[in-house]
Amino acid sequence: MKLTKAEWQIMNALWEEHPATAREVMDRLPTGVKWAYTTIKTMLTRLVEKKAVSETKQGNTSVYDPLVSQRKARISAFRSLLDQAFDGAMGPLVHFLVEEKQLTPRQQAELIELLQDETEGKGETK
Amino acid sequence: MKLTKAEWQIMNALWEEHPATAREVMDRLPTGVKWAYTTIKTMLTRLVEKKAVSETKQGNTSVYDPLVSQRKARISAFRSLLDQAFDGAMGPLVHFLVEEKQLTPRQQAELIELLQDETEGKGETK
DNA sequence: AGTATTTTACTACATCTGTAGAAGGCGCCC
DNA sequence: GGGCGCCTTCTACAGATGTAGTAAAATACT
Repeated sequence: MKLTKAEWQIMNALWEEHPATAREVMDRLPTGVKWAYTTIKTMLTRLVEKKAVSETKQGNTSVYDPLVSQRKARISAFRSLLDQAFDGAMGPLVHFLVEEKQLTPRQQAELIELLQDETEGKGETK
Repeated sequence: MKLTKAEWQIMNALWEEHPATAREVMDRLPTGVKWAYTTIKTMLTRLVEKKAVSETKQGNTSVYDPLVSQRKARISAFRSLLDQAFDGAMGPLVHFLVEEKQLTPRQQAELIELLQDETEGKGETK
């Protein structure tokens, strides 16, 4: 389930709260994204065709729901990046993350904390 | 510098060893990718237009060199993924990595260690 | 009811992507 | 000096993407 950049915007708005109408989606787009109402409709229609969201009529108006979970979409996007840009392996990515400290010290600290929290309880290290 | 999937294939081959001719690139594509020679040429031409690679004539034949480093390309791709799919923040990504067990415990430990090393040296030149 | 507003279904259209075929030029072989 | 194989430049073309405009139908407002 490959989503394009624009589709991610829409999906992000949908995941945030759903079901939602086209107008609601529109209102929840990141400030800065200024699409015509019909553009949103077009996107939603295409997403429906792709089976990424469902459309249900509520009287005359359509309400949409994600059919693809954010989790699945993330996994898919992540895998693509890995395959395309990091030889399909975690190793190079981890290396990259650290080497290219794209992270502020603050982010690094946060990351460490998160990792430690997550690892905790995750059970016996082999 | 946004690269498409197909372009990544070409660039990966080029980064592997360069300068290289179109035919060399072709030979170094992942087994399974079976493009016509002219397809590769077209890609390379487009990459030249995009200023992602340079083209130099060697007699009648063109030899290509990356103008964009793999590092830069990776940073860009990584940032895009982050922005699109992870709210632009490392937090959600790390959470995802751990949750989805995309990281082996070993890699988690590694990441923590590397991050700690980085953080320690941050104020002082180590 | 008559008007204003919203929503929908269609259509449009320029770019970008993936994939390549055609035709012409150059060096080498016999 | 005609062919063979390789390289080049041009052109093509369908499908995906980004971004909307129009017109007509449904709903709401006064």
